[in-house]
Amino acid sequence: MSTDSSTKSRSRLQMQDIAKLAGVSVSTVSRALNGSSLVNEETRLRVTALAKSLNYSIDIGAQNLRLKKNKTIAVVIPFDAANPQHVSDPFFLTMLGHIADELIKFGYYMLVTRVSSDNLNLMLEPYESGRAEGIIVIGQWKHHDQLNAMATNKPIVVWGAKMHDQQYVSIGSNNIRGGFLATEHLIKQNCRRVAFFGNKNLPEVSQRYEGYLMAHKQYGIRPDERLSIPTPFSAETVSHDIQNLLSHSIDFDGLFACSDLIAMRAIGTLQKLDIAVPNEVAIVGYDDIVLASYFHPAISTVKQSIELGAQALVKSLFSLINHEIATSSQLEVSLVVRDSSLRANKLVSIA
Amino acid sequence: MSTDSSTKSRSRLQMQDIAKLAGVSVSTVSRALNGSSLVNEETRLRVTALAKSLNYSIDIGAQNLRLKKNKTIAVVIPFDAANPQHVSDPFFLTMLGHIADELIKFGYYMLVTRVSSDNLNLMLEPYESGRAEGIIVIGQWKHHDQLNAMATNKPIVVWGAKMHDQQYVSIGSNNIRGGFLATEHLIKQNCRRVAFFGNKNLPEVSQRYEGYLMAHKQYGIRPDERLSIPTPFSAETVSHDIQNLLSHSIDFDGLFACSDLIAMRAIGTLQKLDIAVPNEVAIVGYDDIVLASYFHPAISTVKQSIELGAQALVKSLFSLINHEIATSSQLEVSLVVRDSSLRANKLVSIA
DNA sequence: TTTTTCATTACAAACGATTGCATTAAGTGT
DNA sequence: ACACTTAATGCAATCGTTTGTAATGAAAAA
Repeated sequence: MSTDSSTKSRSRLQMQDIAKLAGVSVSTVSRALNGSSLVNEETRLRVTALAKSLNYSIDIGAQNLRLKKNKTIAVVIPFDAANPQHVSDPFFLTMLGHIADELIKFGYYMLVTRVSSDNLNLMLEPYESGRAEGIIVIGQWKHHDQLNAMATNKPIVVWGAKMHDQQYVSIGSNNIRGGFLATEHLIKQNCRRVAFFGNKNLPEVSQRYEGYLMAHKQYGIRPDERLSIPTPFSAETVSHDIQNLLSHSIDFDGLFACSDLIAMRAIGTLQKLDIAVPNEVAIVGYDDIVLASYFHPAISTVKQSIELGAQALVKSLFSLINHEIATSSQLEVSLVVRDSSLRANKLVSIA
Repeated sequence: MSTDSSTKSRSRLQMQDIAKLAGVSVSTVSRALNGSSLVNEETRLRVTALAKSLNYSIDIGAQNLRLKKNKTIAVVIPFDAANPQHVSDPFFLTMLGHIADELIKFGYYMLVTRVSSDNLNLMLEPYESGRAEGIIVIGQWKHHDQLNAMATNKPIVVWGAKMHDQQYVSIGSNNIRGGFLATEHLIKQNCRRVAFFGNKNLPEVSQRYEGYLMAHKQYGIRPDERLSIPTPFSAETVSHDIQNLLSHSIDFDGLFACSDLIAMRAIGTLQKLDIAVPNEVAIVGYDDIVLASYFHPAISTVKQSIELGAQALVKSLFSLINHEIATSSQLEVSLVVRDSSLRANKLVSIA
């Protein structure tokens, strides 16, 4: 019944309301809140105090629209359309956590999406629609070509292997060296038949295999191709894979697993079969996830610093966003030797 | 030099451009793109085709402003200010993944933040600023009172224990029953001195302890309070805690760990000390994270379905957003018996 | 006293979409 | 031929900010 037009109840407080109450215009409120020098100190104080007391909070959407910014980065985790399982890989999840930490450090928000690999360009949506300023892709999987096609000229960085014909910026670890270190270590532990568990269709794994071959070459050992098994990172097939090797009498005394998950499963399977780890089979994993050291025996593994990886991803992405050049990079890896590979009858020197 | 005003290069294509090219007004473009019946079929087709061919993508920010929606949910993970470590708990991380999956199913985006526990009300920011429609808090920790103060009348749901004086909506598992099941199982495995590893300051842990006591009572066993150790979920202190018990000759033949992480560490520590698991000490964990079954011995644990938890969180939150009533709920738990608690000299019946 | 200067403030036009309402032109009935 | 629907489109206001520019008034300079 009131003639006052202010009766219409709006959901949230806005500048207009603050302005009315403070007896100034919205522009003054805006300037006061942003600490502009154009507004009198005394009014500024009055307005900010009022805003605070009313628990006013600016509408980010409107602000973003006006400012053409949005302070958010989208992180996308592609999943396999054929086999749409949940993200459970501890490595990726940990990476996600570190990226979140890093972005927050810069006052950015992290938006998480998952896209099916058969519709990968959906991953651009948050960027195209202006919801995010840039995109981090965790895991290039087999999508190198699609990424190449999409990422040109867009603020996208991907975690994965560096490929030769790459158009996009990637951050990854030095997979070749990782594969080399792990294999060399096993050879030095007197292993002569080192099994390789990892799906070589994935660029990262393929590079680790390259390192595996290099180590063999360097120590004059001829690798048996039948020892290379396409086990997925997620490791479901490990038990089957091992039993398969055994039933075909393809024996092995070392095992280089391309993820700690694979290593864990392998240790479990071998122990169940009463095969001693490390003495009968020495094992090295990859990633150095937190749980690797909890395991019994503690898992020797190739450590890639997830934290540094996250930092590098974020840093490169910000460069791209600011139209600076950003180059792909490979983080150094190191071998963490624990119990799963330390054998009694170790070979001191072979070379 | 052109007199045409369209020369000014805008960053992105917008409706105006489509409109100009299609020779219609922006309103028509808008309606065409939204499939309004107010626009002629033929024009609609022409406009949508044009938009598609130009790879036009609507500006979500502007749309959200106008529509007062934003289709995003913020997930916040509080961290302890005193000890600001990275989120590494596999349980939380997995929960995060499942929540993402669930939100995506509804066409929502997930925004991830972390807030310091000493400034917990910062977690409201994404909601207050209109960036998110609602908030999911993973882990109530010791913040029950603060949550009570903040969450009233706001679309917030938290993962955690249900408390008696609770003003907010929470989803959690039935911790009392979980604690009971684990302890009962150990007692039935002939354990008489069951250690409890978990920080009872946390509501969830305190409830599990309640179940622990109930089981003791039911089977007429008097628990030794010295066996209750305030080990954090993250388990760093486990090794020290166990050695501490041993050095004080407080012996134990069972161990109920409030997280699988604790259980893993405990198994590792005991094995290093040549104490047999499960025969000398039987162990039950909590959570049933993926790696629990990978461990050797495989870990017996109280399973709380992370997936169902995520679904319940999302469902309740949507109810709140739609101003429907949402009630707190407790998910049922079940005991998953694996090797870490199955003893040779098991007691068949005690009651 | 009159003009300049300067510090504050308010006005109004963006930002890029949506939507109620007015407008137009064609079709219908008489 | 006329008034009357009706289908299709355009106009303009709106969402909640920011910011260039105009307006105001008091102090300083003339």
